[in-house]
This record gives sequence, C-alpha cells and structure tokens, in this order.
Amino acid sequence: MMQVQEGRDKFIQAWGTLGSSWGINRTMAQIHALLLISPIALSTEEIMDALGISRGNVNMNVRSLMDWGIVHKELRPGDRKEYFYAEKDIYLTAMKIMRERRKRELEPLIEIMTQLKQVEKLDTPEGQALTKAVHDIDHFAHQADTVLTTMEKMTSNWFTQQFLSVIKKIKPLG
Amino acid sequence: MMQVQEGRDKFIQAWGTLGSSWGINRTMAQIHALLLISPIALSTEEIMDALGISRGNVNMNVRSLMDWGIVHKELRPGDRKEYFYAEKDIYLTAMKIMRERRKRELEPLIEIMTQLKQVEKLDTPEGQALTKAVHDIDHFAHQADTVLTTMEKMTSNWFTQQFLSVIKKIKPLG
DNA sequence: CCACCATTTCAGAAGTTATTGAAAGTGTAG
DNA sequence: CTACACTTTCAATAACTTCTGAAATGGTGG
Repeated sequence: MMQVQEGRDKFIQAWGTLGSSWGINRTMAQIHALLLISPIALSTEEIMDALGISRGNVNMNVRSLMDWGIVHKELRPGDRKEYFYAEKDIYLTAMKIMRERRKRELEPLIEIMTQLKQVEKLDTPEGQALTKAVHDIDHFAHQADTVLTTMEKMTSNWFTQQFLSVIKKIKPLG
Repeated sequence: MMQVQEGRDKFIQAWGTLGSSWGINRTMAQIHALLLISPIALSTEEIMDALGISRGNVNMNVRSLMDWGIVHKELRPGDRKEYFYAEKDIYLTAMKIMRERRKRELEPLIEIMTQLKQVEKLDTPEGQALTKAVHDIDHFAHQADTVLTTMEKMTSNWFTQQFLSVIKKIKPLG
C-alpha cells in the first residue's frame, strides 16, 4: 500500500503536470498542491524547502495564487513571517479559476470582436467569411460568458446558503 | 471604417493570442484563424505565405489541427497538393476542443486520483488532508467529466438533428 | 533613527518550447 | 524503374519562459 509521503509527492507532481497543460506554470501549480494538502499554513521558507525552489520563485508564484484568490495569507501575532494556505473547497477553487479565466480571456475576446464588427461589409467572399466568423465568435463568446457568470452566481449563492446554514446551527444557542 | 485586410490581420492576431493563453500554441491558433476566415481551402504554400512561416511549421501544426478534428484535408482531382479548410461551425469547433481537452486532461487526472486513493489512511493531519484533497478532486473530476460528456452528446444530437432536418428537406423530392 | 528581519524586485542563467530548412520519405505518372 | 511533386521528419538553433540569488525595499520594535 502506498505511503503518505509517496502519495504527497505524487499528488504534487500530478497537479504540476496538469497545471502546465492548462496555461498555469508548473511551480505555481505545485505550490498550490502543497498548500492544498497541508493542514497548516506554510511560510516562504517551508515552501522553498518542500519543493526545492528559490525564494524569489516562491514569492512570485504565491503572489499569483493570491491574485487568483485561491491562496491566502495568514499573520501570526508576534511573528513577522507570512504564512500561506490554500482554499480547501475544491468547487470554490474551480469557480474562482473559471471566474478569473473568464475575465482574462473571454472579456478581451468579446472586446476584440466588437472592434472587428466595425469592418466594412463587402460582398466579396473574403469579406463575408470574415464577417460571419466575427459574428459567430462574438455570439458564442457572449453565450459562454453568460453560462459562466450564471455558474459563478449559483456557486456564490450555494456558498452563501452553506454559510447561512452554519450560522443557523450556531445562533439558536444565543 | 476598418478595411477587410486590416480586419483579417487583427482577427488572426487576436486568435493567436487567445490560443496561447489556452494551452494552444500561437502558430496553430493563427493557422486556424486563417482557415476560419478563408472561403476556400488553402495549400501549405498559401499558408506559409500568408503567415510568413516555414513549411515544416505549417505541416506540423496543420496536422495537430486535424488531430483535434477542427481542420480537414481536401484533395482536388488532377492536383497532388493537399488543401486545408477549417470547420466553420464555431459551436461544433468549441465542442471538439472540449472533447479533446477532456480526453487529454480530465481522464489522466481521474486516473491519477484513482491511484492515489490507494494511499494508506493514517489519522495524522497530513494523511487526512491528503485523503480529503484526493477524494474531493476525484469527485469534482468525475462531475466535470459527466457534464462535458453530456454536453458532447447533446451537441452531437443537435448536430444529427440539424443534419436530419437537412436530409428531410432533400428527401421529399425522391 | 537605527538595526533587524522579512518581502520584493530584477538582471542574468537555466530550462523549455517552437521554428527552420534541408534531407529523407512517399506515391504516382510515364 | 525513374523522375517528379509533394509531404514528413528532425537536428540545430532561435525565441521565449521560468528560476535564481543577491541587492533593494519595506516596515517594526527598541
């Protein structure tokens, strides 16, 4: 049977590979994996040691992960160091990644298509083919945007409801 | 008002940029864009000239696009050259890309998680955190797989129906 | 305001991926 | 079988991305 240490290594390695096949860099994905399976928040040094990478590298990638909103900083009283931990809810994590990609990729695409709709409408085959492609992609992008935005809202509702149901369980005591 | 030539260039450039932010390489995306807005199938040489890239590069990337099933080969009688054209239905294109990514990314992920479920279940915080992460990701991956597979089936049904409705319009004559 | 500890930045090094172009391979017509 | 017209491969190299580590910056307690 596989030992925990071996499992952790495999997990980190697998997540890194998956990350790079999405546009995410290997190290960023590995740091994310490490934090995901760490029960406690880790310092920069601990991440450096665990993955054998430099201080600068950890800093840069941890910052990106925080930009994506899937890793957070923890400050401990009487300690100047920063400790990092990952969002542990995998659905929420996936949703945040989707949200970020929608913003970074879909929105610019829609913007460019809007510009391209300004192309002079010529009745040449070339002109028509371009106009059709732009129209179709614009339409598609808007639909995709709607679907993803709806999913985002559903998730945040679901999240809010979970949160409220937890609150309800506590409140009756007061 | 923007001219057609300027529009084509912008379109190709935009698609290339988008492609690279997804894991697709720039040139592959640009060739796809070029074929998408070309009313006729293009030869290797025509693609080389239009994008200013080498023969080998065109060959490799056109082949990848055909692997994804979004570009096809056309043979003209009495001509030894191969001509390439893109699938013009943007929804079908998107679906084929999804299908391919599901196969290439989600399936390997599920496989690795299945392996990792074999990790010895220890009651240490480390062991528990790993077990939870593996379980959650496995569950999520299966759900995502189901959603995407369902979408694939819906599209192929929709496609079949479109196809059948075209057939129906023709058949009554026979 | 200084000393200290931690974070951030960034230029150069290392590593990775894409591209070229020429050589090898393929298949067909004569 | 050979010449030809194309396609495919692949080693060298170019382009790009990531990583390092040391220096600059930031912020806190004394």
